[in-house]
Amino acid sequence: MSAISERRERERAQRHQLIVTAARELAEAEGWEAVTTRRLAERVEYSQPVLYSHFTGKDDIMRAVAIEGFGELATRLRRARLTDPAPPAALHAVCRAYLEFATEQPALYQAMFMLPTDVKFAHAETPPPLRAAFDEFVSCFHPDNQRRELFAEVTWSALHGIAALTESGRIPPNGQAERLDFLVTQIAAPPRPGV
Amino acid sequence: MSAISERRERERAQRHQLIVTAARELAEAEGWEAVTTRRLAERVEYSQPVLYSHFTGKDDIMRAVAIEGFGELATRLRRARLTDPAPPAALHAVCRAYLEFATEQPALYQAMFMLPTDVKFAHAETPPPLRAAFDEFVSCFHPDNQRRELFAEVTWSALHGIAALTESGRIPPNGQAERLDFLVTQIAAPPRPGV
DNA sequence: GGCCTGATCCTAGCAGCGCTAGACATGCTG
DNA sequence: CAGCATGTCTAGCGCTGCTAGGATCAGGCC
Repeated sequence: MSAISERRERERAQRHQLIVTAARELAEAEGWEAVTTRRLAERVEYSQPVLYSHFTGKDDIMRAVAIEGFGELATRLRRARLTDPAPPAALHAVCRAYLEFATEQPALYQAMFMLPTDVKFAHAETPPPLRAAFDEFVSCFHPDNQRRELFAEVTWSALHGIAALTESGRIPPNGQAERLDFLVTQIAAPPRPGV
Repeated sequence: MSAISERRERERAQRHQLIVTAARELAEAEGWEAVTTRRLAERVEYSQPVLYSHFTGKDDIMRAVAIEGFGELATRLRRARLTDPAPPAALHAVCRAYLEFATEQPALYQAMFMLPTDVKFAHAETPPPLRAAFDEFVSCFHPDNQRRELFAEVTWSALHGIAALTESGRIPPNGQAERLDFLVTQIAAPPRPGV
């Protein structure tokens, strides 16, 4: 491997990242429907076919954006959990951080959790950052809780429901705090028969 | 209004419904990305522009499908609730019915709750069937519960999260019953501080 | 030093998309 | 029966994701 091909490989990696970043910024600014291969190519100052020498297609670019997001989400959730590590407070903090992430970067959130994807969830090929993000929810429950994976799954699902319905305008953005409080309180409540 | 124009209006209404039904069937069979105006026109045995004499565009057709779905969902939820009207059982039955609806007719569910839409939720212009469907969740909680609207909203959000993540392959389809049981148990639990 | 080879990039184009303008045929009305 | 209105179609616009083929340029070898 000569120095020349090393340089080329480095430049190639830079351009790869340039494309991902441009796609993400464009999506965040104008929505994913505005991210066309032509506009994206213009933005990175290359012709359209160059995109296809880095990615198999538009889906592949969106997948790269999503995977980048998984990493960022994992670190944000971890930071939130460690800020107040006692179980009930930790759960609340992680859930709030999740909703904030979804609200602040709606297009990124869409790529990760709403748009069709080939990324494997809960699978051997699951990207490690995604698994790490999920584990932050699991860690909010006592280690001797036999069903903590189930708890985490339902908690995540409920948060996703709130985030998705809010983002698409199906529930009003006001009152997120009340929904969050209610959800966390009920999820953390000791199960027993009641009304 | 002559008998002739009455007949024409009747035929027009039939064709309107024919288009909606064809769109729905095609979406259910091959997914919404396969529902193009050309294929839809071919299926109803008319040319493409005819669609635009009934609807303003593809979005409008999808909206018509969604509104049709809201009516069906409302009746299914109502039937489920009345089967076992005691609050905890009713909530469980309604939630199960919701998830079944989403699973059995994924494309319809997508049009209603996942794809971009102009339909107003929680608003003066909300279609009555949609409001009726939401009210079925509200009715699962005691009338003297001051926060039953909030309860219903979070319940619905959580169910939507489960349905959406399942449909897009982000959580495995196995274990829906456990998730449902856990969710309903926690939502119905009397709130109190705990872990 | 000069040619060859291989990688890199661009122009141009394909099939399909949502949507629409304008021509044409049909059938009711005065 | 003439004229009008309604309804329907063919053809086409500008856009999409994607790709084939040629031009250009740099590196390696004799």
